Amino acid sequence: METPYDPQAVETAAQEKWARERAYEVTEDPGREKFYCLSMLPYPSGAFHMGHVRNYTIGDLISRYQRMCGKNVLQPMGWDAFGLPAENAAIKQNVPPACWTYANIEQMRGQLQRLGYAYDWTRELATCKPEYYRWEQQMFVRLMAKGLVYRRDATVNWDPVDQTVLANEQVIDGKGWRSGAEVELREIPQWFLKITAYADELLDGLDELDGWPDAVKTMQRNWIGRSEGAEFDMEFCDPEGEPLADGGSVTVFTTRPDTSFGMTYAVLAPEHPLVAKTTAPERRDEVEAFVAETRGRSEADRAEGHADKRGVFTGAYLKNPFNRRPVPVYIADYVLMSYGTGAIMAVPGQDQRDWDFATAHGLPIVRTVQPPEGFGDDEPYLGDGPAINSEWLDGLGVTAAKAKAIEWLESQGIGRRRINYRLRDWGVSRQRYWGCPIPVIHCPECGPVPVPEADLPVVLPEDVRFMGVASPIKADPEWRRTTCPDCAGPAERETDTFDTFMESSWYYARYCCPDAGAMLDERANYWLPVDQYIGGIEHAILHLMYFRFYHKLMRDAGLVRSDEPATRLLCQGMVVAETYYRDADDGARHYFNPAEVEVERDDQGRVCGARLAADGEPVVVGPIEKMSKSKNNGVDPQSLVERYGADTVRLFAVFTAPPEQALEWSEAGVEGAYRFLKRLWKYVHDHVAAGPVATLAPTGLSSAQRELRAKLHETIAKVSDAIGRRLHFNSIVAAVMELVNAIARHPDAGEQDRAVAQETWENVVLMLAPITPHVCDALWAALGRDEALLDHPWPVADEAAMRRDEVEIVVQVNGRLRGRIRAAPGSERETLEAAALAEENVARFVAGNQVRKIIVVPDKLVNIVVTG
RNA sequence: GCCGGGAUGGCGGAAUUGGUAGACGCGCCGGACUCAAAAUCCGGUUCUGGCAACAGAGUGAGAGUUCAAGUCUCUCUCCCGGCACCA
Repeated sequence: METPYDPQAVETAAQEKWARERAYEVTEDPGREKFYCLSMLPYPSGAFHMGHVRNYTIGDLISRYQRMCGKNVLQPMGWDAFGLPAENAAIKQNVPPACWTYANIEQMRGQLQRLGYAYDWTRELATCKPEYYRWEQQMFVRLMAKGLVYRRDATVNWDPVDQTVLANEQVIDGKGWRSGAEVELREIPQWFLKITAYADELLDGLDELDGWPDAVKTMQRNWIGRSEGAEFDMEFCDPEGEPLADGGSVTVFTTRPDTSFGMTYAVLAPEHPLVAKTTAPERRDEVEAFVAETRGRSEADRAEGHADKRGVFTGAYLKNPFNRRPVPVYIADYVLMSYGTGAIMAVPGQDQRDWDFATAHGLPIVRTVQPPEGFGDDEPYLGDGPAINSEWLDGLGVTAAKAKAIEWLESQGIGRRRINYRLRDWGVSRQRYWGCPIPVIHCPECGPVPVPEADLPVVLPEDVRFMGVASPIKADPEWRRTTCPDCAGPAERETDTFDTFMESSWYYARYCCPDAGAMLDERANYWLPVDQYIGGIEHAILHLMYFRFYHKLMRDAGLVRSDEPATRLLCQGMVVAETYYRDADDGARHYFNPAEVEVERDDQGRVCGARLAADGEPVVVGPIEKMSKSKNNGVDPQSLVERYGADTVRLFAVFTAPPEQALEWSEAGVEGAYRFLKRLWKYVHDHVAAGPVATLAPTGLSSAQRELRAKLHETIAKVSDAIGRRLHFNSIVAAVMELVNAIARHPDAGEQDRAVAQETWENVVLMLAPITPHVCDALWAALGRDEALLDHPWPVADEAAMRRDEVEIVVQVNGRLRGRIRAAPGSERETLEAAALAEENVARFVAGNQVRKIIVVPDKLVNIVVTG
């Protein structure tokens, strides 16, 4: 009587063994090829969810596979521990953010360990610990010294009732999340990292990242938004074009210098510093009113109704240097101070926005590129064509005209070639408490001064009480008070903290040397770059851009030698589930968890309704959506692990969908995975129970035995490719299931039958080991193998075993499948043609027709082309 | 609007280089076991016609290239994601 599959017992035993053997602790070994496999570190929210399971199972299976391939594999785990939710929880539950965070870490670590991930826990880090963030502070003061950090005013959300700055997530429909007060925009000084200094390198580096998804690279390219053009100066003048006594000039940026002769007006951003100076006295009231109104609106808000091009005339004029004519100067909110020079020349004939504005404000339109025949008069022409109305540019195409215009600007000394980026510098100041303190001291005499390296870290006090919403360190004069490192006079600490993206920008490097007495040491160069990074697509832009940027900062600080932090990136899809709800009479919608609902099907198996298990009454079947609290369609992995075991949950997460696609939750799917493991367990134990196994004699096998061996080795080839190259993990499982189905139908009685079965079961276990490591560990031992499964070499397909006595060849007539024949592999073309024509059904379709041509694909297919 | 990715049975998906469409799983149908249910096992399951052999249709729509198209080309529809007044 065999033991039934008991996942809890199997998994406990395996995990205890791994812990005892310290099976996942690694050190640098220059003699071995390394593999650094990294999953994005979680925020310790306390809620371990299916998205985590999916992410970490993918990372774990890649790690385990690479280890079986003989690599020295590093797979670490840690906690992105700073952040706003801890503060929100602190305010609600009156517990310090640090306590809440550490308690969550404890809980989530236990849940991760229960899933059996092969992490080297000795390298675990939490980003909220001073021994971690002190290096980030050191890097910041060094960047200050290098001129890569600066301070300027930036807009924040201000809650006038709570008297505090709110994060974007705390603003709901323009109102403060707690006070409900209308949020105001305020300008306060904040710190910036000059990511724009690396814009070109960040852009060009994408071309080398062959292992990154195109979607991510495209998003980053668009985000960097490099555009080439020119900037040039224009003099203020009077309405006749005569110079002004104290005129001055303004610089504009354009990507179309070739169209400059078509400039019919110019526009300054409302915040442009020259607006006040150059506005004509009689226009002042109107201009000031417009500026004031614009100031109260965010950039997003301004973009909202961009169809109506709002703006006013300033009464000033600028002289177009190309044709020496004056053009009126407007201010309009479609021109942004934060891009280019905050001033543009407007060429409505060749630009949609300028066209819209000119049309709305009755300004003239001059075309400078000849549109093709039939092009309407009611829109700007953006395409290529010969220049017109442009004096010495006439007749040139766009590219040539651009080059000539820039050459001319340079020869006149009034303009130059210029590249602009949409990418903005990275604002790293947050007016929150639970973050890394920005290591700066504000001295009334010396201004902002970096904290000397010897005084680092600036430690964030963890034992705090929240009085209202404001940051406890902002509220505490004692913490702020200090002396100026330069003049020794009284001074105050910066009370802003870093954006939490700062911590997640370098954690991957710290894992390599978690105890280093510097930010990093030489061990980082052994492990880096990361060979496989796995995480959600939602990080495609921000995190993955900052992470690349920071790596370059560390490289330029001499800490790492590579140019990019990660060579391969896999973005896994969301975990989604069906939603179920009822609408109450008052319109409120109440969602029910999938676990509380019973789905009804018609006799075809189609879902036709659902009822709440508790009351038997129907509920509405809603759309399939990302698992979330608000839709109550989340499933707790912990309860699944308790019911089915970690291997089942891991198998489900890998099998149900390819990694980059959405994974649809299904209880039945989990049961299917569980059923498979139970069958596997039973098959292997039945095989073992049948007694000793003879040595395999590959040359003396029956054709059925050879057939099964061929299937096995084909599966090994397929699975190796799917796991190592294509990352199609769901196909691995399908292929192994197919093999298991084949061997289950195979007799397990004769000596060589049992030898083939033994070989097959051992390889099934090896191939599934990365995905379901616990059950495989037990089955490996049951099969009589006493060496460690973890380090057993990944199986290699045996070419000789794959050779079959006979192959099935498909016969088509005019491309339509009409029959099948069997032949020895490598059969001659003539043999196959004859056999194909002799096949009964094929002959029916060929009869009475003339054979024109016969296509033969060796060992696969014969296509007979006939006419008649 | 621009950029990127998709669309295959009742459902999730497979088909790697243009060569048997629907592997594998779920669901459903039928059967075995059972007093019964659950679990388990066996068989069937793209649609249409046919007892069957088999035939016809079929990978969002339409055209094209090819002996052969889910796969390549063009046009279109819809869906998902990102960006969105960036001069």
